[in-house]
Amino acid sequence: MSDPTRPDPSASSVAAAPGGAAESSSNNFLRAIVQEDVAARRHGGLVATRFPPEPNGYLHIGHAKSICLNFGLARDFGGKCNLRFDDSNPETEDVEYVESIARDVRWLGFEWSGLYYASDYFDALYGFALELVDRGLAYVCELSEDEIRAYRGSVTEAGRPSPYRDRTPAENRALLEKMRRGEMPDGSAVLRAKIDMSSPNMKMRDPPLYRIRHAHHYRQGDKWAIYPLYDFIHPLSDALEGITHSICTLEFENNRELYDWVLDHTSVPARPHQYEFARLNLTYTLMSKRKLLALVESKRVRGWDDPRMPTLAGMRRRGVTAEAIRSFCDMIGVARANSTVDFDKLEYCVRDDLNQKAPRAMAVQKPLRVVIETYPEGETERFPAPLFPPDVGKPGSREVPFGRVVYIERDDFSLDPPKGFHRLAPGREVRLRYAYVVRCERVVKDADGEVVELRCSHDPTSRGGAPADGRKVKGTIHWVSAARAVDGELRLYDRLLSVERPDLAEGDLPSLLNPDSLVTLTGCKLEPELASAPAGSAFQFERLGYFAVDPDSRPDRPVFNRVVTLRDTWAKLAARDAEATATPPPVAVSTAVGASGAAPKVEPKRVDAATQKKHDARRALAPEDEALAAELEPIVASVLVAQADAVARYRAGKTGLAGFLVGEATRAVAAAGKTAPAGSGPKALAKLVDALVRRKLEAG
RNA sequence: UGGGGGAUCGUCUAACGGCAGGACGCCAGACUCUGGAUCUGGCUAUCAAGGUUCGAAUCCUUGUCCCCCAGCCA
Repeated sequence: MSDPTRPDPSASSVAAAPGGAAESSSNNFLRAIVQEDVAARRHGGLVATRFPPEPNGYLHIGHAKSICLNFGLARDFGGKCNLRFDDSNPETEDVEYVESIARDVRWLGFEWSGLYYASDYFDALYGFALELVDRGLAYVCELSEDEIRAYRGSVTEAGRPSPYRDRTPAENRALLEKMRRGEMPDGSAVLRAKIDMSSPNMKMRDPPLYRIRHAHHYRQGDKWAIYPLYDFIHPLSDALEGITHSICTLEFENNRELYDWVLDHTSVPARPHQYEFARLNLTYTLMSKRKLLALVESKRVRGWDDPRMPTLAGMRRRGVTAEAIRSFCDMIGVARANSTVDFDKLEYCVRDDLNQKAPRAMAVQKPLRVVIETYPEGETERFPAPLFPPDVGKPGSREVPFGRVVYIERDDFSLDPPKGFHRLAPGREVRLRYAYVVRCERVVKDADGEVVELRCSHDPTSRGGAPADGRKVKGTIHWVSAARAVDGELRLYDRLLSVERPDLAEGDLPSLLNPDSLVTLTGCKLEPELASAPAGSAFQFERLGYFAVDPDSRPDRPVFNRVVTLRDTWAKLAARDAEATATPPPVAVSTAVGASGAAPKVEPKRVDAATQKKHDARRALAPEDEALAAELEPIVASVLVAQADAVARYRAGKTGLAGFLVGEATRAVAAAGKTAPAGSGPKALAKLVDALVRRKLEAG
């Protein structure tokens, strides 16, 4: 990988990285806009987008939506997409973030056409500022921050002009240069656009363009004492790069007027346009960089890449694949309405991808020792186990060692099995996956009454899993040979937050955190081959979930992160039963009789009587139309014959089809060259066709 | 009380003025040596009220609710 912090002049167009970011993107309003612009050859038929993160934090799943959108659009329309660091705030930005962002974008599967830094435009930007000043469109204002706020007015009251508003261009130029030379202290002045202090759009009330900050910039060093602000930088950076579609989130809607103003009043080489879409919100997930930073700094998580974090780095470490994130972004769509996506949707995408990719293995998270007394002491054998189930259809298998003593999952044994429990219990049989059917003969307890060991017998005829007599064994559980097991650490993650909608929740951040978001299990028993799996590789631990090797892992002490559990229908049923027994329903549930099979009652749309009468009158055929009706009749009839299928469905109750059939008939009539009778409006014909179609449908 | 946006199944999201569809979720069932995967069927959706129209989620009017804007952050 080349240095991600340096522009790569050789890259000229957006390409999907190996591994392919080539999902078919569903349609959305932005895609429609781009499509139309390309069709109309609006920017010479070209498309150029950009992903413009500020390097003041790590990228998260919300950014992934924007990345997929911007890079996806460019890819699909043969255009370009730049990665641009919007780094104009020297106080919060850092090269660490630049590097992580570049890494994450690549990891997600996208390659930028060009890599740029807004800070590289500072000279050009300053030139545009001078241009504005010279044209009398910007002035240096020496009001204090508080005064500026007061002068700005409020959403309901107009602002007042700054006393410095009418300085001459020459005066302003001298002052701006003085600011630039660092001869004025922080906060003593700002450069402001001269627009309209009484604009109903607060953003247009002489917005600041530059502020003085004697601060060290991570890339520009101490070259600058003044730093441009977002509303000035962004349109100009877009124009400088020849961006055609500048896509941002909804909260910038009000900034669009200013975006356009800047471009309309400077001599820019191109004319980009801004479009806004709704940012991603996810249930149980924080998406604010500020709050994520707080978690990192307060050490409530182990870093930006903590596997519980919604950051791309965290998700990657956890074992979530780039493909899963891309398909998630594709699935959630892009729109202009604020929304919050169910976390389940993300989990679905993760499982869906890992199901195809993660080889199966067996691991026991909470071991219970099982001695198979009927199995000869000292004997061992190996059972072949496929790496993937038949439905995945991938080749490969491994040999799983077996012996007289194995570990099974504590949860797979019950002294007092609930109804529907298909696992081990005293006197019951269960299949050890790929091995033998065993029966629990005795339970060994310690002094406290805790179950510490099971003594079982096995059915030697069931070698490989199927008893010779053909009897059905409902339960199959995973296990690991005690003699060959490798001890490992499993880190079980759950949602970071305990509230579904943290944006709506009250209480400070710490109180919203899920105390069980990380459960670390040690002494877990793993299939021996798992110990040597490289960091990052993912497995499905059968019946438990998908796990990925953490970078902390070492061959003598393997560490796995649980990416996501398997869907667990049994757990769901058990939880439901537990709830039912805990709180029996106070009232009998209304009987289901009559609910089954009964056609849903459809309430007709309420229309007042007069309107209905008017409609009926229109629908009735007037005597003078009968002649024309006779002409149209065969055309309508043939349409209904051609649409026999739709007619049948209409008669079966799908009355919405009437409109469709009228539409078809109207087209057929027009195609036959029939026109409205002389003296009546063009609508008369449609009205007539409608009446004919409905008459025929009802006559049916 | 200014301005800019938005409202479609529980949740996301589609639908030239012409069959309100898909996905997740949930429910029921089938299958299964993973209570996984897969398959089948199902699920009280167009914010409200008027209007225009043969026909409205879509156009018009009025209203309701939600989001954004008063950083020298982005």
